[in-house]
Amino acid sequence: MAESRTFVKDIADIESDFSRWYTDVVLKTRLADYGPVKGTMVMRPYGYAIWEHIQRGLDDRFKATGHENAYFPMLIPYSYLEREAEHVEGFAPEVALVTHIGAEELPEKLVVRPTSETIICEMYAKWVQSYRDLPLLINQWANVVRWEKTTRPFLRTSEFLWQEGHTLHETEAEAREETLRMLRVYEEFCQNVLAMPVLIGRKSDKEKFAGAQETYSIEAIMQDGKSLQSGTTHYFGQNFAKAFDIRFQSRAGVLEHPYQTSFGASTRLIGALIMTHGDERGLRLPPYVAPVQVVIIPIAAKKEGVLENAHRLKDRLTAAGLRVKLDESENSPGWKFNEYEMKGVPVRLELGPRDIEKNAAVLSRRDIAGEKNEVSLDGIESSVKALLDDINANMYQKAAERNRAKIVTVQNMDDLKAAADSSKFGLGMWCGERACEDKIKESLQVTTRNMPFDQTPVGSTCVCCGKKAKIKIYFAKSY
RNA sequence: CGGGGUGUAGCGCAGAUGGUAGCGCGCUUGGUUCGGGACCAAGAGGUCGUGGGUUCAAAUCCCGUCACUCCGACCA
Repeated sequence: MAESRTFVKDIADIESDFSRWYTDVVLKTRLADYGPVKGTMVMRPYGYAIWEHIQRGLDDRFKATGHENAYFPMLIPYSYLEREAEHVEGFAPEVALVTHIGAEELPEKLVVRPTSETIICEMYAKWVQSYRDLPLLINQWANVVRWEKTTRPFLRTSEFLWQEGHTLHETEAEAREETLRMLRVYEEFCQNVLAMPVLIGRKSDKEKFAGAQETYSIEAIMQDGKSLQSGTTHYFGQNFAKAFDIRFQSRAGVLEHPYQTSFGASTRLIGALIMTHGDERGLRLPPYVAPVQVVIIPIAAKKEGVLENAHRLKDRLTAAGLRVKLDESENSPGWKFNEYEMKGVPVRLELGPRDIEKNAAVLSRRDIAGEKNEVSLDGIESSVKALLDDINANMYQKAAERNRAKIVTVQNMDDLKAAADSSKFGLGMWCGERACEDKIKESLQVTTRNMPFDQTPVGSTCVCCGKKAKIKIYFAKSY
């Protein structure tokens, strides 16, 4: 391998320079590298493998809730974008346009999709005639392009991978139910698979998706106290259905516009789990999406029987359904320990002559630093599996504790400023006026994140204007 | 898009006042090692981001440009 090795000591200190730490971790653990065009990113095998596990986990859940996958073209006629006023206004500044084929100018410029509502609506208009065609529950896995001013690997790139679900429903109630159902799917997935607690709730009008009536989000709390919107679901009502003339004949025999939703989550989830779980030694990957769940390090590999036993161990664990790597390279054991800790592998097994004699291995878990325990090779498949579950639970627990400590109740601007200055989320009351949101953003660089479903008040007046307020909402800086 | 910073070997960096590129790590080969980043020996590797300009001479000075990065603005 021609590429250089990297060392934990090459990664910036997570406490004093979180931004640099993040970039270092992404590049040096080989999750991704920069592409040649501004804002683009190459997902390297280690990073892409995480994405594949995320895809599988989400896709299973989409199928289980009745959705089917399809694929729509990446190029969209510009006129489609213009049909929904808010939508074009929201996306026009950041869309990439195709204007020429070779030297020849196209009669109508094409949009490289920033999202697919428009083209999907256009097709849905052809496909839907009757209430019997509903609900229509389609998801696609795709790339989208949005020319953002500031980019960072996984968090915001010019092109990124995501899934977008687009559904049509007979009734408003059904569509609203779908919007919340998929939000809960995201929440459950983040908690159980990524070991990542999230705040779920509804977005303010200012923060909602261009063209949506309501937007909901899951917000993950990063270790630097910023919020990362990690998945959204939208209730569109009939906005797009009217704009694209999607109609169906109802049970009563009249033509109606269906109610629509969409939901999306992207490779940003990888950024979220890096910044949720990582530590001063590098990555800490949640076990269910870790490309390598168990790494086996042979000790004194040239001694009689060590490698043979290591292979046998690997085969046993692999046969039990675990993702296992046996590192037979010439590097010293100490080097390997550091390497796989940096790469976030959840479980390490050391196997040397002393262990083999005892029919055991030395086990170390990434989520608890410095701990080593002996584990018997008898039934090691089930003990490692149980351990992975425990690691996932522990990682979630730790993250949840940290999150709790990062949320403070705020009553007024002084409180909110104190929260912002100490990199915390403020949970407080808001009058609902855009003016207050704008003022808070301008003075503190803090935005509203979302309104939790539990609206038990934490005060009675708006943190900004002091007028009577009924909406409870999270305020935070965000990525 | 505004303001600051950076760009020299795979990585991290050094190369005052211009004189034709170096260090550490890594990499290759051979050998000894192996329970927390091993050691010895011999090697390979760079048109100094890029395009122009000034000069006898440019990594170094000037102009443009591209990328990365930080802080804002923008942004599911």
